Amino acid sequence: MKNHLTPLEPKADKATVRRHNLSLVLRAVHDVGEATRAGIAAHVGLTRAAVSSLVEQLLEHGFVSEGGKTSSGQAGRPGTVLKVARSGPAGLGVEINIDYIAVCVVDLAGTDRVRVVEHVDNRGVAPSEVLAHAAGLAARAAGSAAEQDLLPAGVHVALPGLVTGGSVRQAPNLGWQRVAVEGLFAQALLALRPAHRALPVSSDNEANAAALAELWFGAGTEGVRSFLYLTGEIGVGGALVLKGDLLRGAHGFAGEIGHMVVDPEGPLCRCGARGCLEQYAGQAALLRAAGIDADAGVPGVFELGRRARRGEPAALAAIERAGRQLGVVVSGAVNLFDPDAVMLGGAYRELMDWLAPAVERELALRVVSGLWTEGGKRLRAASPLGDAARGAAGVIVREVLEDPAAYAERAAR
Amino acid sequence: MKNHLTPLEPKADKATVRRHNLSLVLRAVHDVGEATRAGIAAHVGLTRAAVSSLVEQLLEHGFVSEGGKTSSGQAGRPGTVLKVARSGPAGLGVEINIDYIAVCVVDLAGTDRVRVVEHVDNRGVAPSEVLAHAAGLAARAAGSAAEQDLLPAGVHVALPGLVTGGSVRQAPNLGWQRVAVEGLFAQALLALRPAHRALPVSSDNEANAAALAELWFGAGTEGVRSFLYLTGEIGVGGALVLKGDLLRGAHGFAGEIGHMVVDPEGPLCRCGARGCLEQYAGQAALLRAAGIDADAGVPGVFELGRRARRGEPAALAAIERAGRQLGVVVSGAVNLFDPDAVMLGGAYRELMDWLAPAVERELALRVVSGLWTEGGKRLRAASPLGDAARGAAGVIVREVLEDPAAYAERAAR
DNA sequence: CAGGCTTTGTTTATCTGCGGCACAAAGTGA
DNA sequence: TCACTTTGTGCCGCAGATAAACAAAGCCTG
Repeated sequence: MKNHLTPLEPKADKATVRRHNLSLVLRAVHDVGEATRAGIAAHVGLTRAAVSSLVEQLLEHGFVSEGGKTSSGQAGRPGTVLKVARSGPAGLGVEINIDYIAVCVVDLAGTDRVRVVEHVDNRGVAPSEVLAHAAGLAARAAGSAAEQDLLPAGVHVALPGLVTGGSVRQAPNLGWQRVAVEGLFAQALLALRPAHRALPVSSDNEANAAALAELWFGAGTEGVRSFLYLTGEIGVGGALVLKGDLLRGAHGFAGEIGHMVVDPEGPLCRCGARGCLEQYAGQAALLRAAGIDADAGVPGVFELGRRARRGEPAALAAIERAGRQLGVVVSGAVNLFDPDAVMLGGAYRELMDWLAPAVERELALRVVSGLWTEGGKRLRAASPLGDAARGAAGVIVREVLEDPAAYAERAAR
Repeated sequence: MKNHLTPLEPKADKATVRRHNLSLVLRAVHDVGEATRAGIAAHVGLTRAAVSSLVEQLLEHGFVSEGGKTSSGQAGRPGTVLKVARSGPAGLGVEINIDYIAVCVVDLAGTDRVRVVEHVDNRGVAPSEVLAHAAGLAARAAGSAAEQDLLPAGVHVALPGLVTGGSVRQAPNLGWQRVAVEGLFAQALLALRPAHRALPVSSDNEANAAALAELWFGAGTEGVRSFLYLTGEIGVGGALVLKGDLLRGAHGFAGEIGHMVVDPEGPLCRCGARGCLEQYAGQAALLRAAGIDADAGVPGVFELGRRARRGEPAALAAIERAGRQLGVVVSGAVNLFDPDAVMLGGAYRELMDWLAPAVERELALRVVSGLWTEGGKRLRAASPLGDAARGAAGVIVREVLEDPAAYAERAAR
C-alpha cells in the first residue's frame, strides 16, 4: 500500500480519440483561418479520409462552414474552403469592475460581435444588485447575439478580487466579501430569460481574464506564450500565463502581485502589511506623488499622462520612482517565473513611455544572469484589444474549441 | 490567415489509446502497491478484459510482476497479485554539488536501490573533470544496479545553477559558465562503459530535482501537490511544484528565489544587484550574522544549530532576522504563486525550529486575505528522504511510468 | 459436504475510428 | 486533347475497447 493520491487521468478509448481529433481539426481551421481538408490533414498528421469524416461532423453541428473553392492558381483540383462558422456557438463574457460593467460576445473565430458597456459606480452597492444589473446587460447582449444567429455556450464573469470555487472571497475595491457570484448571477440571468435554457456560469479574477485576452487577441505579441501581465488599476493586479496556459495556483489566487513587498518598513497598506507594491505603484500612490487629486480616479491617470507629456518634473519624477519600485518587484517575479515577456496593461499603458525605462533598468540589473537583456525587448505595453470582458468571452470560446463534442452533446439535450 | 502559432498537440489514434492506457494501468499498480486486475479495472474505469490485455503486455516487458493469490478472506475467487517489478528498468540520478557528488539508482517502485556519495570540493575544478568524475560514480552505480538486475533507462543530472537545453548557463557556486553538461557527461559515460548502449542524458537545476524528490518521496507531505520549495545552501535555491508538475518557466529558469529583493538599497550581492534575499538568508550571511566563521561551510550550519539549541542570544537573533526577511520574500512568492505549502529544505531544515516562527509571522501578516492562516499549518520542513540525486533518478522513473511503451520500443532496438 | 453465491480472469463476438489504397473529380500545362 | 497533379471520398483491414458468456476458485449455508 502506497500513496493512493496521485490522481490518475481518465482512461482512453475510441470516443476519446474522436473527441481529441475533432477538437484538433476544429482548432486547426481556427488557427489557419481558411483551410482545406487536405491542408488540415497535412498539418495535423491525420489522413485525408479521417479529416473528411471529422469535418463532416463539424459541419453537421455548425462549428465550421464551407466556403467556395480554393482558386489557388497552382496545379491540381481545388479544395473546398473551410472556415470557422460565424454563427452558432459563441462566448459571453462579463466584466464587473469598480466603475463600469462590460459585456461582450465573441464568436468561435474570435471576433468581437456584440459589446455593451455601462458606466456605473458599483462601490458600496449590494452584490446581488450589481450582479442583477450585470445579468441584465448580459441578457441584452445575448439578445443582440441571437439576432446574428449566435448562441452563447456559457457565461464567464470576471471580477476585481479573489475568486475561487464560483464565489468571490473578497474584492476590497468593490467592498465585497464571500459573495456566491456564480449562483447569484445564474439566478438573475434565468429570471430575465425564462424561455431560454440555463447557461453555465463560471467566474474568475479580472486580471486573469485580461491576461487571457492579451494571449488570444493581443496584437503585436503573437509569439509570446509565457508572460507576466500587470494591470495598474486602483490596486495592482497581476496574472501569469505560462506556455499558453493561465497559472491559477492551487486555489485560484495566483498572480496577486500588488502585495509583494517593496520595503518591509514602508507605508501601511490597507491589507494590513507594510510596504506593499500597491502603496508605491498603485494609482492612488502614483497620483498622490505627482500632486494630483487622487479622488479623480481614472481621469487622473490621463491628467498625469498629460503632465508627463508636457515634461513637468514632478510628474516625471513620480512616474520614474513608481517605475523603479515596480521594476524591483517585477524583476523578482521574473526570477521566480521566467516568462518570455512582461506586459503592462490598465493605467500603465497610458504611462508606458515614461514608466518603461525605469522598469527596464531594474530588470536589467536584477534578473539573474543578464537573462533579461539577452532576449531582446520583452517589456511591452498590453494591446488595447485585450480587455477582461473579451478575455472572459474567450474562455467560453476556448472551452468549445477544446471539446466541441461535449458542446454538441450538451446542445442536443 | 491568422496566428499560425498556437501549437497543436499531436493527433490521437489506436496507438495513442494503447500507450495511454498502458501507462494508466502501470501507474495504478505503482500507486496502489499491490493490486489485482479486477481492482485496477474498477479503479481506472476499463473493462477487466482490457486490463488483462494491458497487464499481459506489461508483464511481457517486465514492468510488473505477478505475486501469489490474494487471500482476501472475503467471498469470491482470489485474484493474482500484481506488483511493480523490482528488477528491470530503473532511474539513474546524479547530483553534482559544490562539495560532493551523489549518485542514486531508484527502481520503478520508487525505492532507493543503490547510492554512491563522494565528498569532493568541486569549486574551481574544470567542468569536464568534474563531469568525468561524476560519470565514473554513475558507471559504478550502474554496475551495482546491474548486479540487482536493474537497468537504468537514462541518467538525469542535477546541478546548482541555471540549466537549460542540456547545458549550464551559469553556476556561480561552481564557477561554471556555458558548459554543455549533457554532451560532456554522455561522452564521459560512454568512454567508461564502451560495451553498453548509450544512456539518454538529461539535466536540470538541483533545486528542481530536490523539489521533485519531495513530491514523490517526501514523508508526511503526501497530500501536498502544489508547493514552493526552498533550499538554503550557499545561495538560496527555489522550485515551484504546481499540481504535481514542476513549473520550469519559459526557458527553464523558474524558481530563482534567491535574488528576489528584500531591500532595494541593501547590501551588494555578487549578482550585481542590491538587497537580494541571498544576502540576508543565505548561509554565508546567516553565519556571519551569528558570528560564526563563514568559511566553515556546511558544518557551520550545524554549529549554528548547536548554539541555537543552547539558547545563545546572538544565534537566535541572527536566525530570527533571517527568518523575518525570508518570510517577506516568501510571502511575496506565495501571493504570486498560491501554493498549498512552503517546504524548507537544505540548511533550513536544521534551523527549522527557530526559523519557522519568524517566517510564519510574516506569512500571516503579508499573504493577502489571511489565506495563509486559514489553511492550517502549511510551512513545513522538507523530508530528509528527498534529496536531489533521488529526485533526479525519479525523473527517469517517471518518464518510464508515463510512457512504458516508448521505453519498451527503445529497449527492443 | 453439496450446492449456491461471488468474484476473478479469459474467451469470443461486436463495434468503431483510423490508416491505406484505389478512384472519381476538377483543375493546370504542353 | 492528353498527361499530370491535387482533392475528396468510398472501401477494406486492423487494432483496441466493450459487452456478454464462461470457466475457475474461493466463501457461505443448510
